[in-house]
Amino acid sequence: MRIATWNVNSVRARLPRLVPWLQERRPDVLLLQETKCQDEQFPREPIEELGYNVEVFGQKTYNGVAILSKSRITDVQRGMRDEVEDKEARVIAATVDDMMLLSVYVVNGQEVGSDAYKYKLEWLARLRKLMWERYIMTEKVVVAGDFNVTFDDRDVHDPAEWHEQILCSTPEREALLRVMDSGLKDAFRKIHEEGGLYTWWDFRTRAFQRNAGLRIDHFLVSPPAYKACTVAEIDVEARKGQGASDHAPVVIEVA
DNA sequence: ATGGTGGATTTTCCA
Repeated sequence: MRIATWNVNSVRARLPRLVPWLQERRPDVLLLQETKCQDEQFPREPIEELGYNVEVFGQKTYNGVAILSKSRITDVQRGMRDEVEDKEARVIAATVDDMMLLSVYVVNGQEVGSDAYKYKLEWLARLRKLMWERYIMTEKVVVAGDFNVTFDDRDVHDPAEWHEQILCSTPEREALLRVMDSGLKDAFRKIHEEGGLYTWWDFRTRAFQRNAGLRIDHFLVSPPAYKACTVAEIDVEARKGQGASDHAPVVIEVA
């Protein structure tokens, strides 16, 4: 099964890039983040016409996640559904075939030490708890999306520039590793040991032209899915040209 | 230290 994740930075704005990408790449599943629209505004029809089932969890203006799948989507869960009130649409979970899937859009955090940063660390702790309480790691579990955290300096184009900055700070990296202590592993790193492979390039500094990127979009997968993972790639082509998102899609193949 | 670009909604917030 081919599974992709893509922070599209508005599904409505990205539709002219998303539809041809789906036609060309034909993943079995696509997990979307930053759809940036309410559920009734989601452009379901052009995606359903390509043969995809669509499950969405959105809100006005910000955030928003979705699952597209050629196979039937069951057991859809929207939000963390824990004891904390959550006004933001950042996680949708479902089952497709023998796989438990989550599309997550982790809090950005703005700046180390800010209120948003504290919220980010708390949000990651809640995601960790969710993985321990609701998932069985002897099953195939795939948690993918925009984690807004690099694992280590291989994921950073200029480690000195980004040292202890947002997306790269030690507390964020430790919180990401704690999300995985139920047994999840970084599927991309199974296939690619080398650094210099990025999934996000800042619009503001025209970072893509300089390949000044970070790897912050990840596939965290349970041991059976990790073992079955044979391919992992970043579709840098999709980041090129007019009307691209600031993130590239990441695709894995799980036997 | 600042601002650069892009999207949604609205002259500002978020990334």
